[in-house]
Amino acid sequence: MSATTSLESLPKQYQHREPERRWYQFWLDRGYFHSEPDPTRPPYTIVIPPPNVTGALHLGHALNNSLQDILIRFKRMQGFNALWMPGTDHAGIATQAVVERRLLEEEKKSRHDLGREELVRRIWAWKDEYEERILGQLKRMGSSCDWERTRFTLDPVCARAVRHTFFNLFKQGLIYRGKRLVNWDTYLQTAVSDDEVFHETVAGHFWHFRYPVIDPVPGEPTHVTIATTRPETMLGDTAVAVHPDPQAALAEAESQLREKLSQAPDKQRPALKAELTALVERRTTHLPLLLKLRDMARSGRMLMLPLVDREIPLVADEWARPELGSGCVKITPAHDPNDYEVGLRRSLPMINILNPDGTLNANAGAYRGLTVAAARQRVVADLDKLGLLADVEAREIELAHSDRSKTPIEPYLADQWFVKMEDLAESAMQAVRAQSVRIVPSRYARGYLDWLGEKRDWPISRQLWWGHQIPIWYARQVSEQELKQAFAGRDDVVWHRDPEHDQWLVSALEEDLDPQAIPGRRLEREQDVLDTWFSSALWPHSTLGWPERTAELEYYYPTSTLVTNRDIITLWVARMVLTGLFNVGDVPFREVYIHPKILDGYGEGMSKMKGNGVDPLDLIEKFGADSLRFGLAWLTTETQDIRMAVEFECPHCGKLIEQTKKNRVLPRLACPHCRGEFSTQWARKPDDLALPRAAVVSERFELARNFLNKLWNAARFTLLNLEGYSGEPVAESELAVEDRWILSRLSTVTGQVTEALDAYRYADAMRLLYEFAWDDFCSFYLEMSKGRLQQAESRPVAQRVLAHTLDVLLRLLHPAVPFITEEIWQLLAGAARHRGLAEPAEAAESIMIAPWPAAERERQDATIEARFALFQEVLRGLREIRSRQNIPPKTPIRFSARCRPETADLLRAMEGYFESMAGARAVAWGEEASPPATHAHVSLEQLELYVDLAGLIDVAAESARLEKEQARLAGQITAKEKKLGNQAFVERAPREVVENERQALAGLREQLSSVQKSLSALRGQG
RNA sequence: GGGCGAUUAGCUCAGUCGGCUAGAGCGCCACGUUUACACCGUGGAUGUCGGGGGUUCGAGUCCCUCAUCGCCCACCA
Repeated sequence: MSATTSLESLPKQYQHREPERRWYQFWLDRGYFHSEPDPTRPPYTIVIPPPNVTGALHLGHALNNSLQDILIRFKRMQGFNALWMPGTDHAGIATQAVVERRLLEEEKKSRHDLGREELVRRIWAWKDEYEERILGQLKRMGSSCDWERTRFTLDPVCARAVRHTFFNLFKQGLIYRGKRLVNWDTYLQTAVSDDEVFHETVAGHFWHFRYPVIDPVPGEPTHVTIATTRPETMLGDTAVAVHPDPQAALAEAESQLREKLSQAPDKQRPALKAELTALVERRTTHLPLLLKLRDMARSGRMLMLPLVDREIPLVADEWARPELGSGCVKITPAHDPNDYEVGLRRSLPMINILNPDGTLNANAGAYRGLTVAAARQRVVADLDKLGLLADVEAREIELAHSDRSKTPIEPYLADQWFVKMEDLAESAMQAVRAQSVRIVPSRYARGYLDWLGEKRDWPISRQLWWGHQIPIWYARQVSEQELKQAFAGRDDVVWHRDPEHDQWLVSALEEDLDPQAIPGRRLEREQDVLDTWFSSALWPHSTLGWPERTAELEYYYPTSTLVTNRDIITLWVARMVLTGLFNVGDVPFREVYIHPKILDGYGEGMSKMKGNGVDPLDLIEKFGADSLRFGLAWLTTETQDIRMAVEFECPHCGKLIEQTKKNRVLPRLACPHCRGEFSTQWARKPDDLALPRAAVVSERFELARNFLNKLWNAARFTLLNLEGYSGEPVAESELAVEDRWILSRLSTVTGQVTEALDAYRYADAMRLLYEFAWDDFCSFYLEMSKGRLQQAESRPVAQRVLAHTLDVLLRLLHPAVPFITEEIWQLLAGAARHRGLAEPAEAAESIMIAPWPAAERERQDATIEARFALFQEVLRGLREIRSRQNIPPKTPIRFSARCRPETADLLRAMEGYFESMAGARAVAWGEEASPPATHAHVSLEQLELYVDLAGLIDVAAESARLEKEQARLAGQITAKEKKLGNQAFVERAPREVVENERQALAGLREQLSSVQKSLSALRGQG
């Protein structure tokens, strides 16, 4: 690939679009992204957290993937055999939900209208579309994934890994089927896990009902009062519970409250006191009745459940808390998790009153066919008619909603599949405790351990059509003898008895079972599919070919680093660890890096639903992929989430329009600047869609864009000055002071950047590079090279150091900003093919495969760096005087500097640069330098700077400035005197610190006195 | 209810092991088209380091406490 021929034609502003396309194709063509196992080199492996094929990538993905690509490119340059394994996740519920919603919107059809096969076909079509889009987005970002290895969680290799895992777990008795209360999503008609449920506070009611006691004897209550927020569930009640020892329970509650009260802050005391009073009162208001009811429960008395006229027992159970409500609680085992436990303990019937679609079933009697909401109204009304409605309170209710469909969850008793977690969880906990898996930042290890520590069994079945179908066949009315005969000699089939139903559960390893496998019987396949996380959990080894012991698995596993966000540490990371240990016998990765979360300007998470999401492609179009990457890495600090206000960019006038909570959910908007109308992501109607769409961007990427433009122009300058460049070695003795300085800084920064990247300190790495490139390289080195480049004798060395420094800087920046660095690298190759100082060598054909720079310790020179710091300080002083005295830049000034001889020697060498960079000529250096009659004065730690202002002086400006300076110095002196006057400080602080303070005080006093002298001289003139 | 994180300039954020006058970018003010760059340069202004207490010779930094915000987990007939 040839570099642009005419350097003069390089634009003054970096144009990102064309190089991005060109160099990505170049890298692909050269096969740089591809990795093959190679025992002679160490591997460095990352598996991508596979994005869901539900939709396009958002800014969170851009962050996640930028950080991964930075690591991969960094390690590749360091000589590792770097593999970044890409792919996507089928995301069972989420994807099916999206496609179903669309089906309903566009065709008014449900999945049942289509049938399983057709729906799955449609979801595949959706998957193909979005996978392509997602992979396209990753490519636009510059991701150096090994695309030849791209996987999808439903690929045959992944399916095989799923089958093997399921089979092995099942064989070992770690997978079982059981009736459990699940979070039932009535819209999607599937169970969702606890992790897929969110709670929302809604206005609701608390209804109090009376259930009649059957045949009450005199002295007994005729009714028992219970309360509920879900009246319709009473149709499934199978008992009412009262505490077996209400007196003790009440006393216990009371003592706990007293304990709490004794420790409560004053603010909370009144409320707690009131609560306590009420509780004490219960001893007289509630206790006698509860004791009576307890006795009735013990003697097996029954209640009449109204509306369905079912006799239900009064039972004694600890779940009923005498301090709450009436002290009695209705028990609905099939629709409440706690009641379910009571049901199990007291051997109560479990009556399911719901159909999968959320309507009531035959068990609800007359209410059959009604929706939950309709049934609720009817039940309340009917009970009211019967005089059994005791009370209604308004109350805020935390209502469970499905994360997927956003509809309310109904607790529902259903047959589900589970993985026993006891031992698996323990192994995954041990891996983190023993640091076989290191979580960075380490604070996240705690949540991981706490969550696994609960060892709750993992519900893995989903009543969906999109996913890995559970490889289980039901054999009903079959003897084990028949099974043994049918599958004789096959070790790829195992079966377990289902204790709850009269049937066998048969699993097969790879091949599906023939429904006719048992003569005269029919094997029926389980319809449910597996939880998405079941296949995601296998991702690090399934993508490498497991269960085969492939060369890839042997070489790349365990992978090196997992880069992900904190939301899925439990759902995904923990499960990868335990399946990795179970299947492969080793952890899936050595380190897990948890990165920040991107929030909008209001501190809220970004999501498509809220309308505050950002498409990375919008940002890439506006700022370029490199700016996106650098900007995100710049913001990736250890503790802070990334807060980012977003704006619409008007497609007509280009102005930015602040995104508010109101305007961000509208399909169309009018630009407040130019009045032009545009559409947003919400546009659905044809006339909205016809409008130009506004990109959603953020000003926070301007910093990165400006920086890269600065880099571009530094490169332009370098390239324009390399005519006649020779790749000859540079001898140490040929180096100028500024050369040694920039090389020292370069070496220091190289070491710091390497360390920062190794520790995932992205923001630090970016800051180091930003400051070096802008402040050291551009503002000083480049400026200082201008004169040298004009002169024949100094030009060659200046060219070589310039080219070398740019070369190293580009390599340090490349992992973060791959495109612009490649563009400049190639241009530089055209002008300076051989680079390096002591031993120049031909540059690599691509920066991607160039070696990572080594920090040359012998180049680091603290003396030179200190000398430059002083030079920069003096320069700043001279510029400040020029500025405050309003002396035009082109008017030459003369200055003298009073300082110690060694300081003078140091600075005298830089005389030419004071002239070229500040237009200032030195007339005197050293201890004998004295202030001219009219002068401006700047007092520095190591020297007094006087600028001769004959004919120029602005007395008012100068004296104002000096007075301010005088006050500042006096203040500092007072503070220091106080500190040093403190006996304790002098005695107890380290000698060094005290000595430093003394010297600082002496210096300050000198500075003050010289400022005062200048001030009085000035007053003499005024 | 339990846990984690945050609170530093108008805004968004750095601040290492407790130690010189607490920094950056944006924004603001003034000046400037100087032969890489106005997506630029030079200079300037701006701080109760959330409040209170403690440890220490010394606290933005460590400890306690309160407040506010965000997130995670659990629970709420």
